[in-house]
Amino acid sequence: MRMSQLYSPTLREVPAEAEIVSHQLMLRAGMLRRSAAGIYTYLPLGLRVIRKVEEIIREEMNAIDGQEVLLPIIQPAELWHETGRWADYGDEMFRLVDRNNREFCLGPTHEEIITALIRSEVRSYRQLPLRLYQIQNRYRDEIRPRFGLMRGREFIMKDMYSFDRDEEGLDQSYWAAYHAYERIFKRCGVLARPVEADSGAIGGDITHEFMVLADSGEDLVLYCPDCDYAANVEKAECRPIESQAKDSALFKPVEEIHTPGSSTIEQITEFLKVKPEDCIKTLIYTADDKPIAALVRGDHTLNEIKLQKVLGCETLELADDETIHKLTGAPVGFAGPIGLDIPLYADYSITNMINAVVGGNKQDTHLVNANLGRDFTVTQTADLREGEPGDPCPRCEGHLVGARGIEVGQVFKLGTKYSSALNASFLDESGKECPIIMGCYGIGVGRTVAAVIEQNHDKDGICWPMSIAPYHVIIVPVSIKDQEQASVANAIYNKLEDAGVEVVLDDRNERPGVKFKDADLIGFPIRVTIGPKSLKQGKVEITMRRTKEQIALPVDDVVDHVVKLVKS
RNA sequence: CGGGGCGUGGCGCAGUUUGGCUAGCGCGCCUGCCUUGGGAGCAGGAGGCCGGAGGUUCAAAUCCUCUCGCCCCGACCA
Repeated sequence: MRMSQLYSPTLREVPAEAEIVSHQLMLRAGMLRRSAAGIYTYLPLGLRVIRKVEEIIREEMNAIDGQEVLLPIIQPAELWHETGRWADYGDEMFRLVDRNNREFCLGPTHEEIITALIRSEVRSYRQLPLRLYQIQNRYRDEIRPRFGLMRGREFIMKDMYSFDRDEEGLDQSYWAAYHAYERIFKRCGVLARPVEADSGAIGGDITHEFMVLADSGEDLVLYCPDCDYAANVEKAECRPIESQAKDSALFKPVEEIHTPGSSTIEQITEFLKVKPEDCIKTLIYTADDKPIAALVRGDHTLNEIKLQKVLGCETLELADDETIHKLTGAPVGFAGPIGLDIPLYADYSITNMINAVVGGNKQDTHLVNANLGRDFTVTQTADLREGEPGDPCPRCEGHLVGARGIEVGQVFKLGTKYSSALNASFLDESGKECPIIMGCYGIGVGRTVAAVIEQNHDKDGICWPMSIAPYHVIIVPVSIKDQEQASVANAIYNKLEDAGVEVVLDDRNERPGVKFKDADLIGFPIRVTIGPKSLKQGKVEITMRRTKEQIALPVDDVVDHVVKLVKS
């Protein structure tokens, strides 16, 4: 490809719309343009990278016996009604009607459609296991699209679905996908760490997310430097605290304190000159329409996912002001466990607290010296708080470290959630009808590209890994008007093309600085510079984008050397 | 959806508070000359109904009303 012909409009300045570096660089390098919020056009360079990532994914999916299919973007409402997700998905689903008023959606995911396909075709255990995957556009009307390809409303995703006859089969499928993912991200040149996660709305029990550690990541990951434990904060376990025999001699009498206007932990610690870890936060929730209270230490954050699991409820939300007032007799901010007549769920960390500060269930009132056992009891003690950096590792003696992560992939064991709802079953050897056991495995293709850039860039632009670079090499003649430079450049260009190297010749009549800047910005891993300085000695220069390492080689040796670099 | 902010040539911005504009600047773009090892220089030029619709006024980018779009902060997810 000749640079003069390549449609890759580079920008000198950073467009105002872009916040994070991957987004900025994709716009500046002429890979991407926005069409609407969260909806993008891929320009030639951007598309080439996307296609390369897809190809790596394809190879690894095929290697674990995945078979590629292409499921429809437009999906009929009926299927979604069968699983109940037509209602559950809410505003996040793009919905449309056809001329006959039939309802459809733009697929946000494809569990329904693939299970429907399978149920009519798979009847016997002989047809299992089966692993099908696709690489397809996905549509989610995100509340807040942002960060370019990181969180779009239209995005490309690879998803694989596995169908097995039993748990062992699912286990094999799951770990096959898990290990394939490790290979995929490694080949893409990005460090992705598998972490334990919550399965959220998709359902199922075991799940791992693949996180690319980057400051721009939207998730918080906790991991242990001493063992291989790593988890999303939403999942990270906190160790139970052994209940110690407390010396009741230390218990001081409960005392009521007037705390006007101090309704937050911050205000109370300020007002009473106590530490947050000496306070107990009492949070009133409505769980399946019934009120409950959750107690966590003042310096901790409640993890609603954990609470919901402990309660086993369908819905969980903070109670509204009116409900709180009715239950506690006080406005929001003064709830406490003493005398509160609803089920109380306490985090482990509450167990050994002595002489704690709690809300007084009365306006502008707190109680000090509250003690579990003496002054109040709880319905259940459990792991309810959000883990944080510095916590003891739940698996070893180490301590957790926090980092931000970009979720580029996730693997789920779905079990029979969809196969039961959609009646996808098979007959086993004994003729018994059994639901198919499913798993699903997603990779955000565009997000992976963005993550690669987040991890591979410098002040001048992108430093593509060879495996997914839009082109391997750019040839830059310092002056294309110089006959000798032009003919050497052309000769090398033709030979590299013949050798199967993906190469761009910068044939523009620009000053060298412009060409170097563009080459760095776009991020070609290898630059071949043809200029008068070296050419006098019959040499040209090869510069590695990432390391800036430069060598001069005789013109005749260049092609072989570059081919070697590309293949390595 | 709540909170904050922004819409002015392709990109980045000024001008809006205090109406007076024939709308300006840098980059990019076009022509020519010149230059060619890290975003050159000179000269000439093209390109904008100031997001849209109403209104106020002798006069609106500027004031008022209504809309649409976009960005950022929170709750969702690959």
